[in-house]
Amino acid sequence: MPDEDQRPPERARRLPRAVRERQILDAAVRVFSQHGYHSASMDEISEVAGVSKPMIYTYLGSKEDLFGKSIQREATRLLEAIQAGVQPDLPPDMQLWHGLRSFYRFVAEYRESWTVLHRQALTVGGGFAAEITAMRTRAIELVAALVVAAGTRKGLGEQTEFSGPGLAAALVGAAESLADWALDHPEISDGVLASWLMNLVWLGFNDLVEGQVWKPSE
Amino acid sequence: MPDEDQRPPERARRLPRAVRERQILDAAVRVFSQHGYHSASMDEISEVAGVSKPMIYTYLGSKEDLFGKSIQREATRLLEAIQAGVQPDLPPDMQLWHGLRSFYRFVAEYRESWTVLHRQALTVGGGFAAEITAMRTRAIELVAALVVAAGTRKGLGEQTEFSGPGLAAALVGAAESLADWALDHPEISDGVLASWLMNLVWLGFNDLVEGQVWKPSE
DNA sequence: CCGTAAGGCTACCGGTGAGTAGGTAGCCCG
DNA sequence: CGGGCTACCTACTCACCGGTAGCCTTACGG
Repeated sequence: MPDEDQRPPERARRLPRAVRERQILDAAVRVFSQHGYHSASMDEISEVAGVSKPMIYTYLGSKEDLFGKSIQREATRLLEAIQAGVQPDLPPDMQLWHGLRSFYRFVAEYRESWTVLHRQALTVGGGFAAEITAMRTRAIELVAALVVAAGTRKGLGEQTEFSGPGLAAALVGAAESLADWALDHPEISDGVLASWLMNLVWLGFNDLVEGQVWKPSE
Repeated sequence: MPDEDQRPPERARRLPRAVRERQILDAAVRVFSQHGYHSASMDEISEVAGVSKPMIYTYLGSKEDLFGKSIQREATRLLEAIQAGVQPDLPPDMQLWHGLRSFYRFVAEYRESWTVLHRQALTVGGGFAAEITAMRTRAIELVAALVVAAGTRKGLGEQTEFSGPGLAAALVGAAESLADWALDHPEISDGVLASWLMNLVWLGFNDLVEGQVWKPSE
C-alpha cells in the first residue's frame, strides 16, 4: 500500500515549544562547534534544526542569546557530569582522580559540547568569554584547594599556598590539552588518561611536598 | 632653512614601504589580538596603523593575507626566541628548562603575539588553523622526543614510547595554561614559572621512570 | 622644470547575513 | 461552525564591512 497521503516536505508537524527549543539548541551547539560563533549563520542553524529562522528568534532570541543559552546548557551538563562522579569526603588525590575520569568520559561522549565550550566560547568578545573564564577559574580554584589541602596534610602549608594556584592552572591546562589530544585517540580509555595525569602531576607534586626538588644542574 | 612651515594634520610623511608594512603589521597584531579575526575590522586596523585602508590592500593584500602574515611573523619570533635559548647538546631536562624559560620570557614581553597565536589563530577556519595546529604539534613532538630520550636513558624505552605523546601533550598544555595564568601575575619571574613546571612534571615523570606509580587507593 | 613613478587618500560598491513583517495552517473550545 | 490562539513559514529590509576605482601629491632624475 503506497503512500496515498502526499506530504511533500514532511513538515508541518506542530511540535510543542519545549521540543523545538531542544532541537534548536542541539543544532546550535553542533553548528557553533563546527564553524565557531562568527562563521556560523542563523540560516544554517535553522536548516540543521529543521525549523525556519523566525522560530529561533521567537523561541530563543538573537544570535548572541542563542549562543549564550547553548553555552549555558553545555556548561551545566559538564559541571553536573563532574559533580556526579566526585565524592567530597575522599582524600584529595582520590577526588582529583574521580573528577578527571568523569571529565574525560564527558569529553568523549559530548565532543561537540566540549569543543564549543573550550574553543569557541572565547572567540566572542563580551560577556560569554568572561563567563567561561569565570567557570574555568572556578575549576582552577577547586583544584588549587585540593592541592593546598594535600600540602597542608603533609605539613607544607605555606609553600603550597604560594605555588598552589599556579600549579592548579598548569594542571587544568594539562587536563584540557590532554582532552584535545584524546579526541584524536579514542582508543585510550578515560581511566588511562586520568592515571597519566595523576602520575605525572601528582607524583611530582608529592615529591615537592616531601622536599625533593628539581634544579638546573651546574 | 625656511622649511619651518605648518603641517596641519601631521600627515603626508611619505614613509618608505618597508616602514609602513611594519606599522600595519604591528597594528594588525594588536587589533587581532584584542578582537579576534572576525570582529577586527580593516577600518580599525588602518586607523591604528595611521594609514588609509587601501594602503593595507596594496601592501599586504586581503584581510586573510594580512592575518596570515601577522601569524607568520609572530610565530617566527616565538620560534626564534625559544631556539635562541636552548642548547641541543645538554641533557633532556636542561633543554626543557631553558626552552620553558625562553618561552615565558617571550610571552611576558610580547603578550599580544602570544594572544594572537594562542587564542585567535584557531578561530579562522581554513589554512591558518591547520598551520598553527601543525606548529603546536611540532612543539609537542619535540617535547615528546625529550621525554622519550629521558626515558630510554634510564632503560624504560617501551613504556615511555606508549605514554610519551600523551604526556607531551599534557605538558605543552600545562605550559600554555600557566602562561595565560602568568599574564595576570607579572610579578612571577620566568625562572619561577619554569621551575614550577619542571618540578611538577619532571619529578613526576622521573618517579614513573623509576617504577613508582600512583594508583587509586582501595 | 618637466616626466614619471611611488606614496597616499576619499568615496564609493556589492555581498552577506542578522533580524522582521506579515501572512497561512492546524487545533481547541464554545 | 467560527473565533481565536499557537505553531510555523516565505520573503523581505537594512547595516556593516571587505574590497576597489580613481585621483591627488611629493620626490627625484635628467
